[in-house]
Amino acid sequence: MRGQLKRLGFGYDWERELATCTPEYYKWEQWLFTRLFEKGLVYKKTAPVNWCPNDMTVLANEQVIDGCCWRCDTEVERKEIPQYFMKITDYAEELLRDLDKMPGWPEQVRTMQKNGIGRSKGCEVQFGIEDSDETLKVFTTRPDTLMGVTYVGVAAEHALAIRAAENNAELAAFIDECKHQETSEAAMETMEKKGMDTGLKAIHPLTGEQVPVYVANFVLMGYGEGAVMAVPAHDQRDFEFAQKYKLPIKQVIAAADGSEIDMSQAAYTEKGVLIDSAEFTGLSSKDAFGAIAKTLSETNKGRVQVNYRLRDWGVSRQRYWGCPIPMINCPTCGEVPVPEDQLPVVLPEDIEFDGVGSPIKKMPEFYETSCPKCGGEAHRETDTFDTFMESSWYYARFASVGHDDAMLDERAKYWLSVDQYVGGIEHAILHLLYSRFFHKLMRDEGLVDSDEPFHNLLTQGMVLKDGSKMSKSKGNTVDPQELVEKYGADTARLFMMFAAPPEQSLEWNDAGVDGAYRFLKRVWHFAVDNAEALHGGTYDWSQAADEVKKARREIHEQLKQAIVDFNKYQFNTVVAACMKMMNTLTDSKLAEADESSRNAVWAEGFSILLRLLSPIAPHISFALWRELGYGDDILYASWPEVDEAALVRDSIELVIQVNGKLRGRIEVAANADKASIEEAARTEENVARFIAGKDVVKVIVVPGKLVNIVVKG
RNA sequence: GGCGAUGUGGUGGAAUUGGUAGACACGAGGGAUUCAAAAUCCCUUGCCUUCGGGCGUGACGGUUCGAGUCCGUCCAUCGCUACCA
Repeated sequence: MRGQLKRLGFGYDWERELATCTPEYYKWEQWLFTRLFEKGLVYKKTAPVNWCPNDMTVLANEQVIDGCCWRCDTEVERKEIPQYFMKITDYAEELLRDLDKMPGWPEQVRTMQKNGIGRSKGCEVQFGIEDSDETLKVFTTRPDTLMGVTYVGVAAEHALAIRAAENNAELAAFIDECKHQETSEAAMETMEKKGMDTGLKAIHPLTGEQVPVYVANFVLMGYGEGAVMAVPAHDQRDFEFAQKYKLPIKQVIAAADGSEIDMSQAAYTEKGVLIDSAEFTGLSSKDAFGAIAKTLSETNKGRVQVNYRLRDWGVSRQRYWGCPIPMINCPTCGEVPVPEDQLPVVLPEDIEFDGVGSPIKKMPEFYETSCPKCGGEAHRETDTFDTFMESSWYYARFASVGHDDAMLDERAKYWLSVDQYVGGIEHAILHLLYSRFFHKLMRDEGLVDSDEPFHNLLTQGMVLKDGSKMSKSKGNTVDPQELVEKYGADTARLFMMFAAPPEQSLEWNDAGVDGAYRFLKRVWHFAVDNAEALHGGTYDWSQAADEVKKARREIHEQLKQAIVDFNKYQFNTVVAACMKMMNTLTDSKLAEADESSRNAVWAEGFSILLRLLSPIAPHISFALWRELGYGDDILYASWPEVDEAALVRDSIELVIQVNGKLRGRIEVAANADKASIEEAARTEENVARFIAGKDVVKVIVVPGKLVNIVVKG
C-alpha cells in the first residue's frame, strides 16, 4: 500500500503516518472519553440492537436482510441492552449554527447536516392519565392542532405500555411483536403502521376530555418523549392510523384562504386558521402556537421546547475488534472510568475465536479487575468503541504525531483547521458531523483553538463497480497497480483525472486509458523531436506572423480557462486544456510558420503546458522541464500567468439567430458599434432569406456573442 | 418512508453569468505509411433529410427574444438513513 502510493507519486509526509488501531493512538480517545464522562457528557442507558437469537450475536443494520440474519436467516429480534452514549445533542445548536460560517463546504453537505440535526421548535405537552397521578409527556411541532387530538400513541417500551400489558395478554403479545422489528430508520418508516388500545385514557390538557392511549409501533422511545399526540385531521400518519382503527378525525384547521378542504382521502397538513378550538378559534396557526403554548405554560401542562432529530451518539459496540471502552462496572460504585495512569486499556490480541460473540467477553483475565474507587471486585466493560471514534480526530493527531504526553500538543493549534479535506460524499452526515463534534470537544478541553476541523471540504463522488459502491466487503474493488505497471504512474494519474470531475460518481472503466497514454507520448515526442527549437527566449510578439499570434492567443485562452478549472478542482477540463494546447502547438500551419516566431511560441506554450501538467503527471513534467533547460526543478517554477495582451482580437465572429435559431455567422471588427453589427447581421445571405417579407420586431445584440433578430409574420 | 444528488451522442464527459449543445477524449468507419503488423499521421462520426432544412440535453408543462442551465409536476438511477468502515 505504502509502496503503491509512493509509486503513484503522492507527496505524503510518511513521518506522520499513524495507525488508529494501535494503543498509542486509541489511548487518547480513551483518555478523552473518561474526561467527558467526568464532565457529564457521557452516560449509560439501554438502547435497542438487532439480535440474532441463533448466532447469539448483535447485528449491524446492513447485516439484517428482510428482518432476518444475513448468515443463518433466523428472524432478528430487537433487544434492549445498556450502552454508552455521548451527548452530541448538547452541541446540536452549535453544530447547526456554525454551518452558516462554513463557506468552504459544499451547500449540499451543509443542507444534509442541517436536515440530519433536524432542529424543530415545538411544545412539550402533558396529558393526565385517568384514575392515576401519572402524566404522559408528548412532544409536538404543531401545538396549534392540539384541540384536534383524538388519541395518543406511546412506544412499546414506554412505562405506561408495559404497565398496561401486565394484565392484558393480548397487549403483551403486541408489545412483544414490536420487539421483533428492525431498528434501522428505513425499516421503521416503511413497515406497516400498527397499534393497539391500552385501555388507558389520557386527559386532554385543555379540554379535560378523555382520549384513548394506543401503543404504536412507529413511536420511537429514543425521540422526544417516547409518546406522540395524534391529530388525524392534520397529520398523514395519524390519519391513516385513525382510519385503520376507526378513531375519530376532528378538523381544527381550515385553509387560510377559505377554500374547501376534502378530508375524505388525506389529512390537511398545511398551516391555516383554527376552527372549532374554543377560545383559540379564529387564530392563525402561527398565533395559535404562541397562545396555546402560553396557556399550557400557565397551567403547568407544557412549555415551548426545541427538539432535534439528532440523537445522542451511541458509541458501544458488542464487537471484538476495536478500542475497548475504558470503563469499569462496579457493583457498589456503578460506572467508574479507568484512571488516567492505567490507560490505555489494551485490546488483548492473543485470543481464541469460537465464532460466537466477542472473545473478550469470555476472558476473565481481561474483564476481572478491581474498582478504582472502592477497591472491590469489579468488571471491565467488554464493549468496544464505534470505529467512528477513531476517524473523528485522526486529522488532528497528524499534527501532533509522536507526542506521548498528551492527546495533542501545540502543533495542533498551529496547523488546524485543515485547509482542505477530501472525503467521499457518503460521509456527508455521520463522519463529518462526528468530526465536527470531536473538534468542539477537543476545543473545550483546550487542545485546539479553532471551532471547526475542516476549512474547505471537497466531497468526492464514489467510484462504482458493476453499478454499486466499491467496497472491500463486496469484493468489487479495482487496484490501480495494473495500470501503473502497464502504462506508468503518470498515465494512470492523468487518466483518472480526465475521467470525470471529482465530485461526480463514476462507473469504473479503463477504456480510454490508451488516449491518456497517447497524449503523454505525444508530449514526450514533441519535446524530444524539437528540443533545439524549444529553447525559446524573449520575443517581440507584435512582429509575429498571424498564425503565430493565433496560436499564442489560443494558448493563453486555454491557460485562462485551465486556471479557473484548477481553482474549481475540475481536473478533467484542465487535462482537456492541456490536450488542446498540444493540438495548438502541433498544428501543421504553425509548424510551417516563420521559424523564429514559431520557436518562440513553441517554447512559451510548452513551458506553460508542462507547468499545468506537473500536478497531474509529475514525473514526465519534471524530466522534460529539466531536459529542455527551463529550470532545475519544476516544483519550484512559478505558476504560469495569462498575458492579457495575447488575448486581444482584431475581429470577432458573431452568431446570428432568427427567432432564437442559428441562421448564420458574421465576422466583425472587435470594436464594431451596435448599428453596424445589426446591419451586417441583416444582410448576411442566409439570414436575409429568413427575414425577407417579415416584420422585424426586435433585435437583441449580445456583445461578443450573438445577434438575435425577432421577426413576425 | 425521509434527506441529498444525478440523468446530455455508441462510451467518459464539456458548455464562468440564461446566449453557437456535444469541447477534449474513447470507440467506430475510411485513408496514408508498411512485404505484413504494431506504432504513428490525416479525414469522417448526434439523429432524420426531399440537402432548403427539421429534430435533439430523462418525461410533460411554464417563464423568456433565447432554456442543458430558471420554475412546477412526474419518472428512473445512486448515496445516506445513526451497528459496513
